[in-house]
Amino acid sequence: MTRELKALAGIKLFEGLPKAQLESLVEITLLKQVKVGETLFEAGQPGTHFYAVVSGKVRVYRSAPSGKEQILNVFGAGESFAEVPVFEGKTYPASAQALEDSVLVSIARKGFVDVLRREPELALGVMALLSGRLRAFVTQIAQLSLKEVPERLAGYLLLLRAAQNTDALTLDLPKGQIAAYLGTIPETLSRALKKLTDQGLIETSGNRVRVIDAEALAHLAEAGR
Amino acid sequence: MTRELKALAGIKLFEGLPKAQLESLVEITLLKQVKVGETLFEAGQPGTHFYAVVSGKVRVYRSAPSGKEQILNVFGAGESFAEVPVFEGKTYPASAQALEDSVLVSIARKGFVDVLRREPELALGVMALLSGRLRAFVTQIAQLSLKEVPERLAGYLLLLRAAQNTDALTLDLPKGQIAAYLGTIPETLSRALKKLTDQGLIETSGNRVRVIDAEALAHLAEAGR
DNA sequence: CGGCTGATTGAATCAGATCAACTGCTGTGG
DNA sequence: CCACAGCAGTTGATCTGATTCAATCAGCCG
Repeated sequence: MTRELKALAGIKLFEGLPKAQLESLVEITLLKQVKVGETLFEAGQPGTHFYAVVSGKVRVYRSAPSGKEQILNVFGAGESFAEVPVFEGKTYPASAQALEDSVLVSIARKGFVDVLRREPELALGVMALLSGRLRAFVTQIAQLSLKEVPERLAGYLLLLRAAQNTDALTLDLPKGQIAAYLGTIPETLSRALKKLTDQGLIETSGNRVRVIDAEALAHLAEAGR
Repeated sequence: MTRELKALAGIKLFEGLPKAQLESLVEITLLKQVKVGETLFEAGQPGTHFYAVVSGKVRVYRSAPSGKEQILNVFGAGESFAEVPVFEGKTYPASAQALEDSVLVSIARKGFVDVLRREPELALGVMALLSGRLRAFVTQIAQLSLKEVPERLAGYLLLLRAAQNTDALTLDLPKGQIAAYLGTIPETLSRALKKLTDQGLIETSGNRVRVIDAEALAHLAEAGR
């Protein structure tokens, strides 16, 4: 089994794909190693490939000329991203950068569409993936325009809690990156954490956060005021 | 030709679909009349159908308990929406309401997936549609978190200008709705319009806006500060 | 032991939301 | 036909959450 094949087999999107199809994907696949901080592509560049993470972590973001950045997604092992230009043949709508040393596969737009035509189940998987991402964006848009920072933070912590299935959370990103994801800056995030701590909803130390009052957090996260 | 078939034939997504498939869609299609202000579905409800606009106009939005609303999309004749739950079998991520008296078709989730399995080209069309919507959301998220209201407004006006292909724009929505789309409130939109007017970039009267300095508008819209 | 990066804290400023009053338009009913 | 209710939009005054700027601190690596 080639390294490429093994890498493709680990991608969630390709679960259950017949081996023959996986092998035809190998032909249009490239393994790629990147170091922390390395940029994969930038918003506006023509999008010829999409990517999947074999190991490591990648963030997808948009930046303003001022330097401020808004994180749209963070992808870890098994997840794919930058599918959008595959179906439109246009540019990447956002930029991508490695948050850790990572191994990625890049898959060429053109060949992938052919596989999709032959594999309706894969196509349905792609549609489900895109739909899930739309759902997440809807939530993110609503949070950005309807809620204040402590409320967004509460929502984020609850998400983490669900993912890690414990009240003793480990922040999966540096705080500056979490701030960028929440649409704010590190100073404001710091103050929001303090505020939640003062209210007795959480306790923090370093990149550890303990959820004390999940009930109240949920109430905050729901509240539009 | 039944009324349903005629309605389906007018939907962009179904362009080029073989007549046989269109007819199989008719079986799972319902024509629906709604009046201004009528709600089609609300965020959180189980999503069993998706919709397309035959005539009229529909807005998709999220609301905060405070009453403030963020518009995500406005759909007109030929456009379909609420596809997300089709592929996830979950709830609607947002609410939908008629902005005008409208005629819609609703198509059942289940049967539609079967047609997708048989029609790879339709499936590719759906993927392209979802991708386009993701791209738009990425832009919207970036605007909300990275730009101030006059900058977002400039971007919106340029979009209108491109769509209407003239400098003498007609606002397609009441100003209050435009405010909700831009993630703000009518008072702030009013002041933003005044600001652009004072700077000599536009002239306004009622729901008419004349673009005076498109160059400067574009520069503003790009600027993150 | 420096020196860097990430994080925190404080003070000043600002954009936008809120609250309230007012205008103008439209459509309805006396 | 006019009066008035009602809604959309505007304008002004105030308030507040967030950003900005600046200084300090903690941890980590060389």
